[in-house]
Amino acid sequence: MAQTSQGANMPPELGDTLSRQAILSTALISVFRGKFCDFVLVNRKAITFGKHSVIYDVGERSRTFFFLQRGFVKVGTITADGREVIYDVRKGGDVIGELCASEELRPDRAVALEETDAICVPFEDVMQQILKKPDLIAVLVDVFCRALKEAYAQVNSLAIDDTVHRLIKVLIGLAAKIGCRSGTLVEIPTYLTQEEIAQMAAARRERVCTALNSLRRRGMVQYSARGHMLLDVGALEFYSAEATERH
Amino acid sequence: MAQTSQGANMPPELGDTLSRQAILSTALISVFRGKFCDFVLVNRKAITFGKHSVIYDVGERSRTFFFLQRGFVKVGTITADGREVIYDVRKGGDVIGELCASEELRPDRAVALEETDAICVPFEDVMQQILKKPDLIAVLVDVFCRALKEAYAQVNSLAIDDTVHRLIKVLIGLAAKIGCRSGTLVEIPTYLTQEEIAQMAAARRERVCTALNSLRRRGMVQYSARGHMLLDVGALEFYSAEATERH
DNA sequence: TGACGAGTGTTACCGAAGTAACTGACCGCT
DNA sequence: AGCGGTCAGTTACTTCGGTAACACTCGTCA
Repeated sequence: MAQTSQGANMPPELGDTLSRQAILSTALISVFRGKFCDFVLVNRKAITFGKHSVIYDVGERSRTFFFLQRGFVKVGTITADGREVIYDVRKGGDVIGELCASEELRPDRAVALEETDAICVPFEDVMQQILKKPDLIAVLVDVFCRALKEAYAQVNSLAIDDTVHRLIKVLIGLAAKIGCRSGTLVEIPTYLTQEEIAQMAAARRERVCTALNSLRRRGMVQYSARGHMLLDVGALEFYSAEATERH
Repeated sequence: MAQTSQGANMPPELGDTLSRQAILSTALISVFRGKFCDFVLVNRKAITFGKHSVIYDVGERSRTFFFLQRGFVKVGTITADGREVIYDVRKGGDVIGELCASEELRPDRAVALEETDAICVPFEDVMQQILKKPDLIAVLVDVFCRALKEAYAQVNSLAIDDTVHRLIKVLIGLAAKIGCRSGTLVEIPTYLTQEEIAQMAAARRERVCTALNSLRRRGMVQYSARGHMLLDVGALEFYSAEATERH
């Protein structure tokens, strides 16, 4: 049992928790969009970044935020030995580049996963707008606070989960952040290579490949006609929680 | 060579990088202390927390920041399966509890490593003070931004380093954050069990024990009369960088 | 004083995951 | 049609690190 692709046979609280998170996050984004669009973003022109183009890179000095209008972006870094690590995936309505607030050199980089429109705003301008409209502070603090909470969740996962569970958390996170409903399933509306998924789960591509296929056999992961992933989030959450209880 | 406890035989840029970071961090803390002390903290009384007492815990609803006046605190969490993970160690002059800014339930917890004085300020009060004195925004943003940057550094380390290198990064981080100079070495002015160090490095205590002793044999780690660790930060940084270049 | 608890130090064993080295599918190009 | 590039899928080998089970050193407190 619990191997079907229906989300119906999992503890209801779990599904609730995640959907609430997703709804909150969406709510935040619209507040953000409304508020920042009206004040910071008026009269600024969006730049279009082609698929795979680097929006900003490790070591750059430009202190600018990018307000994504459309598209999907991976945020991560390249380590000293040339390996790529992905922290997060963001979409239209989110901000990227916020780490420039206290660094002179960017420690991170962002790459467009699809064609993406972004409005580029110098950090000083963001701060000035906030001084004029101080209720924007809450929004900015919230952006940082959420990112921090999620980064700590990643640390937890890396510290205690095995590859399969890390992968499942990555998939659940993708569903919550950029997924869109497609019947009873959630579709990830951009194509991610196994290599990229492996960089999010901090594992070898080969392991991710094997794990992904094992989840496919259980019906928790499928591929749409366009080659996008379709996730049974309920089943994934159930699997994730269930196996945490083994000891 | 490079096995001695002198920091003199390592590339100078490395030492510079870290010292600059540490100085910046100290500078920030004093700004922070100055500014927040004057406005947010006037007329509030510090609470004293005894060694090992829990300042706040996972799941609590109180939305309060704690401004540490004196002492040392570990910030981390307890995972679903009861294991402890430590994100950070902070000291007098730092804030803790900042994650309550966008969560109704605390995802983290803080425990005093030594007797610690902290001023407890409701999040709303913090925000109100900031509305009155908007140049405090920069300080708050900086607090979050640094925490976020460090959390991502931990993700990197977990994703690419082996146990020994993670341990070394933990030690270097401790030296920068709470260390005080003791001759050519840096002393960690509180006692940390191997178990706690293991929770910071996301490794088993046994591994940390072995690794620590191997570093001791090379003179990079010693113990003071009071049982506190003494670190040769230069040598640790050299070791860390050197072995990253192996391929 | 001796018994207990907390913490350190060490080792043999085993499993999870990284490494390397493939094959094969599916493009787009010329 | 043939070629090269990118990505998915699989497997044998090896290594790193978790597990378990110890011995040893303190300090304290009954």
